[in-house]
Amino acid sequence: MIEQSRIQKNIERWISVLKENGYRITTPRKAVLEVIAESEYAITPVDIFDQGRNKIENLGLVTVYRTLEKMEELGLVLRVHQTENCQAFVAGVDGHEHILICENCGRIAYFEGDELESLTKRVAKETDFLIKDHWLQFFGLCKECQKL
Amino acid sequence: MIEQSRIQKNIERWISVLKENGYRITTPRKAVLEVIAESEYAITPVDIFDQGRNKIENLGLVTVYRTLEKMEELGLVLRVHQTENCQAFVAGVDGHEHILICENCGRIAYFEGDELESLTKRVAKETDFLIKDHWLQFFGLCKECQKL
DNA sequence: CTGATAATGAAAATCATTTTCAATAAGGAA
DNA sequence: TTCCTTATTGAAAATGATTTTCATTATCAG
Repeated sequence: MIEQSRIQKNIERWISVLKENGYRITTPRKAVLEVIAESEYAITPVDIFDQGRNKIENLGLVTVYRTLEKMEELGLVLRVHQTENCQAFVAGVDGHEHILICENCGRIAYFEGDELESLTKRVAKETDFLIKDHWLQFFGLCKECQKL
Repeated sequence: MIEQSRIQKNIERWISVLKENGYRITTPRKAVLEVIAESEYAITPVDIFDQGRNKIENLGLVTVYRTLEKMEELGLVLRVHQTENCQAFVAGVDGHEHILICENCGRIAYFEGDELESLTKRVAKETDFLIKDHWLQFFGLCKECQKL
């Protein structure tokens, strides 16, 4: 369970960032932010839509897509890539660049730091590429799912 | 440019693996294998379809999807994930677990090895996850595209 | 060569995402 | 507060990617 304080903190931060970037804070948009902040699992646009309708009875799926687009652009959410699907999102948490996904239940954990400096140099040298970014994700089983 | 010998080697290997797994080797399927083996860029199902039609005039897109599905399952191709699209594929090359993508032209390079053992242990400990797998992908500019 | 059946391609169905558009509401200015 | 500009909204239609269906064809084991 995510603590209430952390949910609130995320929502408030997201609202400031959206405002700073000239976006208006609307009721449907707030519903989308809440659903994402409250979820400890990676969540798809349709999931957000369904859960958002419990808050705003006539929320549109289009609004979910449009809000996600802006949030992704501002780094407020991260897209979670998996073999079968790449359309789930999680809250982006400051200072945590990478995520860890439970293959069974979809629960997400975050971690920061990596040890890829020397590998990056070696690969750049070997391939003549200029390496600008990397993408690292771990897969496994969360504490709960290990028991099954 | 990929050397002819390497293309042939890949195709032959793929055909054996497909046969070993009980799949039939058909003319349309061979066209798909060829297109993938000949491409040094990540290539989408529709690209494969278009280029395959130069070999087999009435190749079906469905066959491309079905062939890719089997190849992915057998590890003969890898799916390339990028921010905007996750539907491109590259030849899986033995012993090269990871890829490097040119953000400009889509050219692919391979590398092997990583240095993630201690990171994996640290993250497992911190999160209580049992880590079973990881994905690592580098992004950058290939030699050609650095000149632009 | 033959027969069982896997594989084929066209068309239709499905599912995710984007575009269009007229109506509404956010929030800065008065 | 009230007004006004304009970003945002949701429904519906359009688009794009992928999957299913199905009757026909072709592979390959025997």
